[in-house]
Amino acid sequence: MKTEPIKVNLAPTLGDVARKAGVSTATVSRCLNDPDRVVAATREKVMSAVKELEYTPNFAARVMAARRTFTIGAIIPTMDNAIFARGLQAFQEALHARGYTLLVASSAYDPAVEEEQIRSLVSRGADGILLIGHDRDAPIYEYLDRQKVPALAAWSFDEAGRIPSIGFDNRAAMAALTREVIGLGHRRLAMISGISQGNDRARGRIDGLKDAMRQAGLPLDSLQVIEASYEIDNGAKAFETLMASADRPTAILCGNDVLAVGALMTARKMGLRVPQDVSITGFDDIEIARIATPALTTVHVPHREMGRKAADALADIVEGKTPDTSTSLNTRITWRDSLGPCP
Amino acid sequence: MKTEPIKVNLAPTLGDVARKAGVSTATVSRCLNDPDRVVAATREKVMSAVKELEYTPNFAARVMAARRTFTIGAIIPTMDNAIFARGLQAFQEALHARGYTLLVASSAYDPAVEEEQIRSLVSRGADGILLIGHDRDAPIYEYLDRQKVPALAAWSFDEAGRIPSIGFDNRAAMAALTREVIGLGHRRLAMISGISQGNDRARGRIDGLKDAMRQAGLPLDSLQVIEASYEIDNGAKAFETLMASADRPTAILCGNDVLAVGALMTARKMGLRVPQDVSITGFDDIEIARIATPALTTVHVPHREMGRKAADALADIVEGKTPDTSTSLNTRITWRDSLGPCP
DNA sequence: ATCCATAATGCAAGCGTTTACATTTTTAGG
DNA sequence: CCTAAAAATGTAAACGCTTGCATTATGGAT
Repeated sequence: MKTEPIKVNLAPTLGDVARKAGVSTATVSRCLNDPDRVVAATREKVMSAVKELEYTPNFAARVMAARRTFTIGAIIPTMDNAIFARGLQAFQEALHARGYTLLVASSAYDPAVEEEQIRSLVSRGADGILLIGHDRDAPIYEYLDRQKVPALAAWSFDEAGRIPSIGFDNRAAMAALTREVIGLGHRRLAMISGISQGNDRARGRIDGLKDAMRQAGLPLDSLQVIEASYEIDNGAKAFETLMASADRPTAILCGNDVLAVGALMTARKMGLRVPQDVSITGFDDIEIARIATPALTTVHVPHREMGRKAADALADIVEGKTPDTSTSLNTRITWRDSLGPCP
Repeated sequence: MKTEPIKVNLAPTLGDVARKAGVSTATVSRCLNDPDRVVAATREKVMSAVKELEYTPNFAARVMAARRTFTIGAIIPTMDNAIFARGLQAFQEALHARGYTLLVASSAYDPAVEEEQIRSLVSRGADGILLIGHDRDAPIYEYLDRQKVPALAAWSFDEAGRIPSIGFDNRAAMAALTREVIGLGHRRLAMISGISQGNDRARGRIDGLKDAMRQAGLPLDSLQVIEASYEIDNGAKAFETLMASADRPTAILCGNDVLAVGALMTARKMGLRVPQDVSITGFDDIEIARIATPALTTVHVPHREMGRKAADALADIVEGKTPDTSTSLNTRITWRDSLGPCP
């Protein structure tokens, strides 16, 4: 007589459920994954066994057998910036609605870390990966290709990119804002940009500014662009530097709202009135833009919509539903109080 | 003669590496997981095979065999609130340093969703789970117990809780702030609180306010507490309501900074000077507190530190290193400009 | 040289699912 | 009722890795 080994204290398995319900493991599996394939009476027996044992399927085992994880990975620079937090929140909600789970990692704007995270996500069997922007070394894309893991770039739109993208045209958006600034009579512009190295979005915004200036016939050689990582205090410092220069700019365009708020706060501290003495603009239109005093004129980016659409697009790609096409979202200028006519 | 089945286009496996390096799969596995157990010459052969094939271990298979995932799950109400985003960022960094990956889910403050997420994380084999606060039904804790998945509660400190926690005493912190407010001569207080239902932190803050009032001999019956979910506009609306009441409060304590900022903005819109006409305080000390005008007097909570410590504590528990003990962090009042003497 | 302790490696049994394929049961047409 | 087709269920082979145990190689000590 064979004796069953005594199991103690271990999570119940498919086999346990099967035994309790008096069916085979295959039937239990089908009950869980494709209930229609099993007759109602059996299904009920099985389901009550599941309930009774409080059975939870073992995810790893399921992945191994089914070779699908229903997991999507996302690697963002940092959750600290509201734009990513917000977009990601929408991304995860939309993903959840489609039955996927989100695996998040952050790279701290470091390409090496990002690469490591990508490998980790692949090894965890992510069905697809969301990346921010297009700026990364070719071998990474080749790796993704070989591993057959589809990726989508967000927060940036580039039809010529290695992977499909969903986002907006940073360059055009900044150019549009700059044209407004110039239209208000400003001639001496300056920019406080994010670090452009390895960041196509930051670069696009700088280029957009230059495009508009060129188009308006303004000289670029005296244009000051200070690059600083996205922190309020860096925006503050950059603003001071700019204001200390020989011929002060009358309008300062910032690479994002965080930098702009830093500039705004310093302006007040220096006794400069915004926009009477200097105009300051932001980019992103996150909450702090309307909180700041004066409220920030900025470029509105539909973060939530982007997150949502990114989720659908990536899920579609994973499920083989769409040709990998890029989509571009519209931005618009949110007019508030920090931009005024040239003094 | 046996012919090997032809593999095409599939990710390389341990076996492939083993064959290429001319060793057994066991050796390859050891090379990867415990390099010291294999002699240098062999290790090099193996490693170069790994490199050449661009081998990435299959995570699911590893989990199945090793019965450890090195994954920690976290379920937060929302990433939209900076306090969670920030704490989580620190949490994930610290986790990464210890070799764990973070799996995030958000519950949108909905207990049912949270429960579902917990089950999902367990099924994915999370080695441990980070939860926010203590407020949830007993069966969930029992489930976690049975599944032997350790959990840690953050953002809230309660030694009597079902699971160990790391956080701060919301009640005491709010009481301390309230005492300061009362010390400035305010007698008619009001509170704009988060939704207290299912949220021990929000409740703690309300209780703290009451504690301090009672202690100062102020009557509680006329105290107005408006509950609203954590959004700027809700803070704004609640403020209006409060100001429309018969005897206006002179100080409004808010359940968090977001609500407070909403109040602040409305105050300005209504032509009320803060703090000359009304005082307003926040809680959390997130970035918007210093951005707002006037800058917000608020309770500073060490979010990053909490995230970091939570990671270490949870990893320790998972690795069986510590008795599951709760730890309490200190908060302090950050004095800025929105709180002044009673008019 | 020989022997033995020890280090290095190999063998093979799982881990808990899914899913072709085989088998049994049900259903419906005659 | 019988029979064939269809539906339901069962059987067992993967999936790719780790790890206890067995086997082989290494290097002193004698």
